[in-house]
Amino acid sequence: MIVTRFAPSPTGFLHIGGLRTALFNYLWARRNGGEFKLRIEDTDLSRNSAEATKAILEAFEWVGMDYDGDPVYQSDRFDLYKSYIIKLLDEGKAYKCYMSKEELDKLREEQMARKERPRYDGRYRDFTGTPPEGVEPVIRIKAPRHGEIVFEDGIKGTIVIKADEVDDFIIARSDGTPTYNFVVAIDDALMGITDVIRGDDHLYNTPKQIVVYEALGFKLPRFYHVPMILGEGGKKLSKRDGAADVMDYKRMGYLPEALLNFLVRLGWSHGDQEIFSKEEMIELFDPSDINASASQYNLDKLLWLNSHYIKNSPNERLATLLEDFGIYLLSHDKREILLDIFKERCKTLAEMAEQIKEVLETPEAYDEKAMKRAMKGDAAEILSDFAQMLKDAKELHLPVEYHKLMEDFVAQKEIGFGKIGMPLRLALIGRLGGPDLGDVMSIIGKEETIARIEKLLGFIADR
RNA sequence: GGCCCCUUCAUCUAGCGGUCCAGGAUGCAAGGUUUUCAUCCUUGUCACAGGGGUUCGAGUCCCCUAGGGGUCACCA
Repeated sequence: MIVTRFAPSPTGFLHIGGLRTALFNYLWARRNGGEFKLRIEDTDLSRNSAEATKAILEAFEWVGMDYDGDPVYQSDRFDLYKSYIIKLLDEGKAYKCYMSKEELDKLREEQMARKERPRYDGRYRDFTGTPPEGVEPVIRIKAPRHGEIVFEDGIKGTIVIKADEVDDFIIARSDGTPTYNFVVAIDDALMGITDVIRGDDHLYNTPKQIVVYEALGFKLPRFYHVPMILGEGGKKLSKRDGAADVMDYKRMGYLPEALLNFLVRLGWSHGDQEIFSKEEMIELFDPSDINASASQYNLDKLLWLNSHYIKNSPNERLATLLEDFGIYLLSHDKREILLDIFKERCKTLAEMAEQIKEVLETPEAYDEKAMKRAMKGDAAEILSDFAQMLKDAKELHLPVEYHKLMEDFVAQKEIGFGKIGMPLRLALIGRLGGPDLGDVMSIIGKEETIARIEKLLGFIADR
């Protein structure tokens, strides 16, 4: 049985890189019919917030990643950690260190001045004398002093770290609270985690955690350290590169399946395949196929995937999602034609909402450049004649009927299509570009079409 | 700075010693479709970081250099 986990610390929103590691863990567990667990790493009482935890869970819900069981909160388990600290103390595998923070800082400074690697000098490791007055000790674990710590990483291969690179690190602060590397090892072991897939910024934590595993006699899991996601400039991912917060993607009009598809292909691939449904991801994902090198965030590709998923979404779903963007089409009589048109042309829901609004609402202003291009010569006159022709026409309903009318109009006037197309476009949506005019007129109807033409004509006359 | 990791088109990647004068996708460019824009279709553009080895043969293995990243807390 494969058991994986995602273990964020609740200090802010869920980061896009975090979502990718969570996804990898999720897929690997699901592929093997195993379990995917969530653990909230909130041992640093001063830095966590309940809102952050909420935000993380909300993001999980949005992308549709389900986890098994309730989230485990480390802050609920301090007694458990304490019992392990006592055990290690009793067995002589950990010890009290009475060095104050100030002394430690001083030692570090001196070492750096000598161009040495700053490290704890082990002065209390075998201390038997009387402890100094008034100092609350921290607890340190005895790390091996000689030899190497070796482990297999499923992505990077064999990792060898010399024992003297690993300090007797602190497992409990002077206030008694346990520290990260200690509790991670305990929780992973106790929660039965078999495969740890995490960011490679944790690579150096692994030997420390191995020290804990060994001191406590726990069995080691498999480790996979996945390279980070870099920003578009090849530097660390920042706000400039789109967004870091997963929920921002919802706000910007991305579909969760597009985001997941984008993320799964960052560092992982399956031959030439680009599009993966969640089922396919689950069927094909294997952490040992993850690349060893870092990859860059690429907005264009995300956009392309998003447009793909929008095109392939049923209209009803799009109508529902569009409500967050102020467009209410669920019971609109032109819903199907509107969505059929715009799902083909838009890359995000936000863009879709904006363009649908252009059709549904009478333009408030006209694009200046478009005005110059479209309204030169006798354009106003032509537009006016076209309005007249609309008025004289009998009932019009379908896009093709409107289209026929335009054809008759240009034939009768002996002008090119552009002569009426451009001004009409300007009148209807306030700019050049946009969908088929027959479609637009059919959606808004004859009366509104005439009204919009007259509005533009009036606007020109006033200038 | 020490230690560790990484290095194929602009970007995501395929490639697991010969089938690679390096394939796909995005982007970009041109053409086609369209009354316009977008979509869509077609074509094109662009890479094995550099230098040494090993081998009959190297993008693929080894070493060095360079560049990038990570890490060195009573943070997680």
